[in-house]
Amino acid sequence: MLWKVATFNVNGVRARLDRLLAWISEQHPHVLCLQETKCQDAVFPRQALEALGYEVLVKGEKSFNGVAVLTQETPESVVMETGDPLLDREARFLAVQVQGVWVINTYVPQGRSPDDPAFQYKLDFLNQVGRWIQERFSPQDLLIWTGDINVAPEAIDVYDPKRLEGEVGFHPEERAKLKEIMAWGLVDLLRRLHPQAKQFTFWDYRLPKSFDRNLGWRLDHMLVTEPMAHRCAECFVDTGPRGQSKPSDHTPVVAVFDMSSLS
Amino acid sequence: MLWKVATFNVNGVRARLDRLLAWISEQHPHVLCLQETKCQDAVFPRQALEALGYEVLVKGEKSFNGVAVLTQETPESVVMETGDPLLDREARFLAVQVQGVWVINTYVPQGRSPDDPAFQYKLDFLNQVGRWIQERFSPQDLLIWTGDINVAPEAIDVYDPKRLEGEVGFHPEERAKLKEIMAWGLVDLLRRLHPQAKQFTFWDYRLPKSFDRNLGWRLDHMLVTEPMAHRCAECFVDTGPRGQSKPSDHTPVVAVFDMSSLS
DNA sequence: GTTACAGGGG
DNA sequence: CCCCTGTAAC
Repeated sequence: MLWKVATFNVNGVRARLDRLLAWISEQHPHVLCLQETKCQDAVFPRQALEALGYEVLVKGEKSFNGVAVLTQETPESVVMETGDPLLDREARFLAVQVQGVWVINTYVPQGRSPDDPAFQYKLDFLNQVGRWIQERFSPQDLLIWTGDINVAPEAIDVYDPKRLEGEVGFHPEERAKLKEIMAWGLVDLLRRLHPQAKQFTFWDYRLPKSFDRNLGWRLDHMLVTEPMAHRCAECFVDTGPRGQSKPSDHTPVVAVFDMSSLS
Repeated sequence: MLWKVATFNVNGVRARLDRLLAWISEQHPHVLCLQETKCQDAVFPRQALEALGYEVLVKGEKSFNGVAVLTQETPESVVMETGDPLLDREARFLAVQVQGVWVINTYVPQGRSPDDPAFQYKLDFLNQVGRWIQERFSPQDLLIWTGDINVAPEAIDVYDPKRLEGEVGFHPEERAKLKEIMAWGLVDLLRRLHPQAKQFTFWDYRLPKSFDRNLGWRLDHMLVTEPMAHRCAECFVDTGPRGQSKPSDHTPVVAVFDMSSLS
């Protein structure tokens, strides 16, 4: 059975609903993780997504952040609150177990600037996501940590590594922290499958023509345990949505797993 | 020569530009009077309209009101300021002489409520428009007073005259004032041509499904001298724009004149 | 640039 | 309901 999981930072789910629905109708992921829904649960466009055959799990707040997980199959488990005050402080973390696989959807704090308290919050948040995973799972479990991780792991993952070195999203402390967490047993799926590909997932609105000039960052990831990596049939960035009118500044990452294959 | 004049309260020319351009491309009026452009002259989308072959005359202010006149032919005369402080106080009055015809474009104050000072301002504004016309022209001149006049002249011009009697836009003082001004020699062109037609030009956003249920008002007019009325080939409300997505709350009124016919 | 919000206005 | 003006955040 081929099983498709995707992540998409929509930058406002209400403002982007028509393009989100169109994209879902193209790709029909079994599981779709959304970030930056930017609305309270009461005004989340739940119905429109349910009409496409999804169960809709939302964790929103007013104006900022907000994550959601859409699943074609009913999850076996749902984690709305981790119990960790840092992870639960804003609407940035939502985990489900579906079809036997744990899917952890995060919207990692952007960090503002390396000298801002928000940067330490980002490092702490990453650290606590790592701890949360490592305390509950083993690297042999079927697990995907996905979402807007807001860290470009390597020089190849930003449009100008020399110029951007040290900026939020490409700061050595973030990269080290991410690497440290992944050393436990998480594979950067896109990079594993496409070792040399410049595949960005984010292009800043504020940089003129950033998408046309491909001045992007790879900030959205599929970080998976080896058993999931072995089952992966493909992993790709779909740049389609970013090229359309009034796009999100991010574009989706999609992974397809063959869940009938041997581990 | 058939000569088409139109009026359209666009409710924000920048927010409505694509639909405005589409409508112009359908109707190609020789003269188009706009109201509620809601922007300063520096940010008025002049180029897009010039690209359609129009000379663009704007009188805007920040955020509110704002009138413009687009002409295919260069006007012989332009009146940007009347010299009357009441008429010039906000961006509500713009007059041009084009193809020998005087076209006076007004966005008459809405009036807020009959007990609000804005209501007296509305009555005074109407009065001064009348005075301005009568001091400069004779009923034998070629003249059109058009725009969002914000008065429904008769019971047939509102969706529920009993319920709306006395409300702004259908208050006896406004109707009397408009009638008094028109008695000088102005013809309500749409009513002259279609004596029984319920032809609304405005449907309130705030009233649920007002357009679908046709709960409208006729507030936008073509008030013309007899020589122009004699030359009129047709006059109609184009409800098309109001039915499209993200419409203005008003829809255009169009008049076609045969300027080669005898008076 | 683009979203969200609040407040004024119709 | 929809526009505009601001502000804040990314």
